[in-house]
Amino acid sequence: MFKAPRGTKDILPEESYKWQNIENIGRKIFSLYGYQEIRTPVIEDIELFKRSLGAHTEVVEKQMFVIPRDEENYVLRPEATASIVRAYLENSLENKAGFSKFFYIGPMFRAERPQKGRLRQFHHLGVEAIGAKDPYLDAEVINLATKLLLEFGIDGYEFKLNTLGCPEDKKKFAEILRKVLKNEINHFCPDCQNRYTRNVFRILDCKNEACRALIQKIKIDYKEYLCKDCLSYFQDLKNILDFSKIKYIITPHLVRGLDYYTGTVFEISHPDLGSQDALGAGGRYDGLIKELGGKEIPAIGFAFGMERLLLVKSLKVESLKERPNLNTYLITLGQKTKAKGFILLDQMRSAGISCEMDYENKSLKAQLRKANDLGVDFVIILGEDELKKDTLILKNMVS
RNA sequence: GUGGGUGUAGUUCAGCCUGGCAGAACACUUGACUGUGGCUCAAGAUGUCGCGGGUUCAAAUCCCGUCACCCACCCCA
Repeated sequence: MFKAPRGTKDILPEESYKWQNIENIGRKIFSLYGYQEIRTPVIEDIELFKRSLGAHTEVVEKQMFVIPRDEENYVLRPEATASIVRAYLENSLENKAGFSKFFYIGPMFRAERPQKGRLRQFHHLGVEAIGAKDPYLDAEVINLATKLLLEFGIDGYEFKLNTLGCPEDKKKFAEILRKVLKNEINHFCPDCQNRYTRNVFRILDCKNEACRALIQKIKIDYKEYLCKDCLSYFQDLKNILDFSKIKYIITPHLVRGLDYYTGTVFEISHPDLGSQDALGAGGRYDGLIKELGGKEIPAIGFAFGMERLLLVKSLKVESLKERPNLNTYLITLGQKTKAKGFILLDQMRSAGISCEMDYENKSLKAQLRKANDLGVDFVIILGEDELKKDTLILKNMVS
């Protein structure tokens, strides 16, 4: 027997109904906030992700699905932001549309070892706002993320907020971190010792208890690495969030694993998720458009993991039980009645009445049981007697 | 890439420790005055015990290998 490839899942009708509802809620809210849908290809040039995510990130080095073809290397997209920036530039949207707000829903691919909340094909639902840098825009994006959670019925999450500063600040921060950690690094776990040279920010994020304790001791003073503009920008954002009564937790140790993030970053985590506890995350990427060959254009975005939303117990989107039931089940008994029933079935449907009939030649009793399982309101019985008298029986299943 | 756990009916699982006829519940089929559902009762069908090898008179059970899934590390949404 064939099996779905490792880390992929079939979404069967019962669950599919839930997915549609999540997507519908998303579309409704995105539209309220003025975001328009963008659909980009699932395959992209491998270089796009090397340039945007960073050639030395885990995602690019180890998790890409590479498709060699026609002497070129395509990859299944591991995320959407790079594709959307590519589309923005390729279609000259900075000239045609200027500041643009996009939303997207679709599958992403990373060749990881599957576990709870982590698949090789997973689905993102997210937004990108390209062409403006204003703390109010950051606040809108954050507000949009929390609005979605509210609409999904998800509570009990944590909203973590931090700033990485502008690209120059990031560099400075990395230097400071290395300096502070230099004499201590031998006390950290082997992973962290690796991170020291590779991605020093991640040491702040280590789950190892010993490392955490050491990190707690390190006092990180924003003023040491953030420039004045970044500091006041972040302060403005916090003021706006406070004023709008949006709750957040300042998390100085929150760093992102992808190279393109700058400035405002955030992550939404939830205890229902297990080890992979990020429900969604995002932030500014003010240097990415230029990195991909455009002008210096600022941008911000975030994405939720659909599979992770579905892991939250408080999620209250309708499931199959609340689906609109089939209205009528048509029972026929014997081949002659079936012919007439088939015409009747079409007439019912043309009149907008959902209706089904039996194709398994079951007994009357079995057909009624089927009708009951389907939860129909009415059953039409068309048997030999009815056929002779040119009549039929309409049975109200509820009363 | 590294570690731990689990693979038995359509589904959820028991049985494994201590080897001896393959089990339960739910679901399914049929029947209970011939053509009337739900509730109840009765009867019935359903298996490569993940796969391969070994030990044994005898293996779902013990041993070795292998594959798959789940969880965790790493990394990320």
